[in-house]
Amino acid sequence: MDIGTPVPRRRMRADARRNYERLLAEAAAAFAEHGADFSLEEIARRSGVANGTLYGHFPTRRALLEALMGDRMRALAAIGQELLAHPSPFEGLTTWAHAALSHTATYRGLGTALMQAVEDETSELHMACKTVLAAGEGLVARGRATGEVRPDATAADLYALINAAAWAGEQSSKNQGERLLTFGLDGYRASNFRHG
Amino acid sequence: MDIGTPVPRRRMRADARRNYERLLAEAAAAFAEHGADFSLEEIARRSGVANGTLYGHFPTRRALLEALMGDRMRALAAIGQELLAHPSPFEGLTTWAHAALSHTATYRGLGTALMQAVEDETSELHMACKTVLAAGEGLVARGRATGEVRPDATAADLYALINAAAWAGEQSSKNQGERLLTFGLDGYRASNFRHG
DNA sequence: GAAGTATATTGAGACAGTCTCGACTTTTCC
DNA sequence: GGAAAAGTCGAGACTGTCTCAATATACTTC
Repeated sequence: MDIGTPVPRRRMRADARRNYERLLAEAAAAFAEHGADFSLEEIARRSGVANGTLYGHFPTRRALLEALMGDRMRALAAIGQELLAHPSPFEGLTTWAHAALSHTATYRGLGTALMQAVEDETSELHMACKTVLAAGEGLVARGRATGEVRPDATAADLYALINAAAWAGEQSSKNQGERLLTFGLDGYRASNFRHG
Repeated sequence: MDIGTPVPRRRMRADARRNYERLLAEAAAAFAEHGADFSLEEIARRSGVANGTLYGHFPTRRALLEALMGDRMRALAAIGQELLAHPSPFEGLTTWAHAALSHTATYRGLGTALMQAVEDETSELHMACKTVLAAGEGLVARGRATGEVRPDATAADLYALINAAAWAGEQSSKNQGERLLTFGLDGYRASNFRHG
C-alpha cells in the first residue's frame, strides 16, 4: 500500500533538479493546505526562485498536479488489482473505495481535478485517471458477476462517488465524506436494486 | 412548484433600483453560464455601471448569490413541506431530492456555495440553507418513522448527497448527477442497512 | 582548467481580477 | 428650487497568471 513520492523522469542539470524538487515540495504543502487553487507565484517565492522558473518546469498548473499526483494514482490502481483477490467481492470493493477516498481527501480540490482529468484527454493526469478507473472496473465487474453488486453499476459511477465524497468531505466540518461514501456504496448492493 | 425571481427588500431610489435589477439579471446569466466564479467586474461592465456601484449593492460575491438564490431556496423548502403529504414517504423523499438537484444544478458552483453556506452562520445564504435542511429533515424523519429509511440517515446526509450530485453533474459530461443521486438514495433504504 | 555549448534562471511587463474610497452627480421631498 | 440623502464614478492599490529576451550557470570536451 505504499504511495511513493514523485521523481523527475528525465535527466536534469543539478540546479534545475534542486529547484524542481523544492518547487514540488512547496507545492505539495500548499496543495494540502490551501487546495488546488494555491498561488503559483507564492510557490515560486517560497522556493526562492523566480516565477519564470516555475513556469519553465511546469508550464501549467495541471502539469504541476500531474507531477505531484501521478505516482500516487498508479499506486492506488495497484491496490485495486490486489483487492481483486479479496474473498468477498463487495468487501474488496468497499475497502478499495475507502482507500481511494483517503487518497483523494489528502489534497483539497483533488476530487475536482480528477473528475475533470478523466474526461479531458489533454490532461496530464488523464492516463493516471484511466488506470484508476480500470482498477475500479475490475472490482465492480467482479461484484456484478457474483450478484453482490447491482447490474447497472459502472466503474464511472464508483469513480464519481469517490470523488464526490472527497468533495463533500472538504466542504463539511463533519465526517461527511465517509458517510456519503458508505451510504453510496450501500446503494450499490444488488439486494437494494429495484427494477423499473 | 413556482420558484420566483428576486426582488429588492428595501425602498430604493429609482436609478438605484434600475441598476440593482440590471446587475442581478446579468449576474444570473453569468452564473448560469460560467458558474459561481464569474467576474464581478464583467457583470458591472455588462450592466453599464462602474464596478464601485456593483460593490455598493453587493459588498461581496456571497451577497450577490443570496440575492439571486434566497427566494428559490425558500420555494424549494415549501415543496418539501407539501411532499410530507405524499402517500409514500420514500417516494416523497426521492421526488423532493430530485427537485432539489434540479434546482441546484441550474447554476454551476451552486452546490459548493450551499455546502459552505449551511455551516457558515455569517453567510447571507445561511438562513435559506437551514430552511431547506429543515424541509429535508421532515421527509427523512417520516421515512425513518415508517421504517422505509435506514435509522442512521440524517437530513445533513441528504443535503450533502444532493449537493454532491449537483457537483458531480457539473464535472461530468454524462448524466452523472442523477445517477449519483439515484444510487445514493437507494443506499438510504432501510432494507439495505447492515448493522455493525 | 578554459572554452564553448546546452541548459536553466531571471524579472520586468502585459493583462485580468478584486475591492476601496474620496470626489462627484442624481433623486427625493419639503 | 434647493438642501440633504442616496447613489455612482473610476482611479489606484493589490494579487495573481503567464511570456520572453537577456543573462547566468552547469556540463562537456579537449
